[in-house]
Amino acid sequence: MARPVEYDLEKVLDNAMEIFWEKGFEGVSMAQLVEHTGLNRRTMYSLFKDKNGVFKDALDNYYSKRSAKKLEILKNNHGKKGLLEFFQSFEFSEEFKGCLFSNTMTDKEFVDNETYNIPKEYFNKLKKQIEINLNEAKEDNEFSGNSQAMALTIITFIHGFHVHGKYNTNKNDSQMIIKNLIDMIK
Amino acid sequence: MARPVEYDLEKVLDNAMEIFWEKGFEGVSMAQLVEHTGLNRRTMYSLFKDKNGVFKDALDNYYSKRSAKKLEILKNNHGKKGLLEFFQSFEFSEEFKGCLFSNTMTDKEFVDNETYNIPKEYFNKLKKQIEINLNEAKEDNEFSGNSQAMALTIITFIHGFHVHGKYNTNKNDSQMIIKNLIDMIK
DNA sequence: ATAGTTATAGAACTTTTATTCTATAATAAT
DNA sequence: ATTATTATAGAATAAAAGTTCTATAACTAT
Repeated sequence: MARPVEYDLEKVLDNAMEIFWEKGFEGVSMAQLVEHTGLNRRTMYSLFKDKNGVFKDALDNYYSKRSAKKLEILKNNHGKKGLLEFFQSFEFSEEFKGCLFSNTMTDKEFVDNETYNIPKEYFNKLKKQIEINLNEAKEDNEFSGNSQAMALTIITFIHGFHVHGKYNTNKNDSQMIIKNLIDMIK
Repeated sequence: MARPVEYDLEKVLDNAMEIFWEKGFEGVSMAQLVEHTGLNRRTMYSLFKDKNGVFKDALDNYYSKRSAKKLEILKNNHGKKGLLEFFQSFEFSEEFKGCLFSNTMTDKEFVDNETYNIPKEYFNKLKKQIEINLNEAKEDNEFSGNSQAMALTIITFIHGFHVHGKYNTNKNDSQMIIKNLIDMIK
C-alpha cells in the first residue's frame, strides 16, 4: 500500500551503536548519525523521537548484543569459573573503544533519566550476579572475603578499566591489570 | 597608566576549575563560564585564547591545588603508610564531583592534545610514585605482589571509583570499596 | 490506471555556542 | 586637564547542531 522502506532497522541500530560507542553521546552530531546510518534525515526523525531517542535505542541494542551476554557468562558458569570467563571475555584491541555503558555513566548531564537508567540498571544487575558468583566461590572455598564489597570493587574496577583504555592502549598493560585483579580475588 | 583590572585571576581560575569539575569540558558553555567567573566576555578572551585555553589553565590550577598534594602524600609517607594516607584523602561527599583529571581522560576527542596531556602525565607520575611506595612496602614485608601490575591496577581502580561515584553516591558503598581495595594490597 | 499511503531527498528554520567588534569607562603619567 | 592605555559592557557575527517542512518518489490495494 505504501512505498517500502529501504533501510534495515537492525543495521541502522548497529551503526548508531557503533558511532556512539566510539565518540560518546555528545561527540556525535545528527549529521554524523545520518551519514553513518545511511538513513535520510527525515526518516531518522520518523523512526526516533530525537537524538536522545536514537541513543536510547542504540543502548537497548547494545544491551541485547553485548551486555546480556556478559551476564550469561556469569550465570552459565559456577562460582569463580564464571568470573574468570567473564574477565577473559574482555577484548584487548588496540583501537580501544571501551564499553558504551561504562562510558555513558559519565554522561549523566547530557542524556535523559530514562536513557541513563539503561546502563545504570545493567550495572546493578551485574553487581548482583557477581555477588552470586562470589558466594558460590565461597562455598567452593575459592573466595573468603566480603562478597558485597568485592562485587562493588569489581564493578568499580570495570569502569576504571575502560577509562584507562582511553589513554593507555598498551595490550600488555591491559592484560597485566586483568591478571592482577583476578589474583586479588581470593 | 591604564584602567586597573577588577577581576582576581586566582578566583577566576578557581571558579572555572569548579564548574568544569562539575560539568565537564563539553558540559560548560562560554556563557556559563562568563557567568560563573564574573568575568566579562571580552575580558575572558583577552585572558585566554579560547574555551580550550580556559580549560587548560583550569587544569593547571587543579594540579597545583589538588593533584600535587596527592603526590606529596605518597612521597612524604613511606611505603604502605603512604598508600593508606592517600586513599584516606579521598572525600566522600554526597554531591560527588569525582576527579577533574579522571573525568577529563574520557574527553579525549573534545580537548586538544596539549591539554589532554596535563592529566595524562599526572597519572603517569602517580603510577610511578605508587610503584615506589609499593616497592618500599615490599622491603617492609607489607606487600609481596608485582609492584608494576599493582600500580596499574590501583590507577585503574581510581578511575573507576570516580565513574562509580557519578551514579552511586552512597557513602557506605564508597567506604566499603576503598576498604576492600586496601585489604587487597598485600 | 488511479488513489492512497508512506519513504526519501534535501532545503529551510531555529536555537545554541563560540568568537569578535564597537563603544564607553577608568586609571596614571604628563 | 588631557592623553594614552587597558578594562569593561554588551551587541553583533558566524558557525554548528538539532529539528521540521515541502516536494517528490515508490509501492499496493482497489
